[in-house]
Amino acid sequence: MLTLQTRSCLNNLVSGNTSVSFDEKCYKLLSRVPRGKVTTYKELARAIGTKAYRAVGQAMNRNQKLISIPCHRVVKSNGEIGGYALGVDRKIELLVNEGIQVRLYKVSNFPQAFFGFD
DNA sequence: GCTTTGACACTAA
DNA sequence: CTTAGTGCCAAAG
Repeated sequence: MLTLQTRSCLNNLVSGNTSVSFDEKCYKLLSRVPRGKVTTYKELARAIGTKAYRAVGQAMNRNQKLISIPCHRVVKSNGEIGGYALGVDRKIELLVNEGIQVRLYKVSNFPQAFFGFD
């Protein structure tokens, strides 16, 4: 059985391209976001060098099943919570659990909690 | 290959 | 503050 993760690796091998898939770039960056901090779909896209904000979200959705990446630390650029494969309520629970302030489906201390890739 | 699908972003009203 | 419309672009179908 092939996971989505191994699939993209195999694709790279077969096609001979050493480039990392879009998804992997997302996970790689996201792994740098520490507990108690959040980043955004936009920021991830920017760091990768694209404007595919929406594709970033889809990348999260595809792999959270298989990869232990803090997908819950990715929120919207305006501080709203955004989505989560296991339900937004669960996402909020995880965020609050690491000290992030959430009120009415928004990160209230967003500027302070924001983690950028620079 | 072309079309659809989104865990988004941004502007205008 | 909300709603509607438009733009984005990688992956999946």
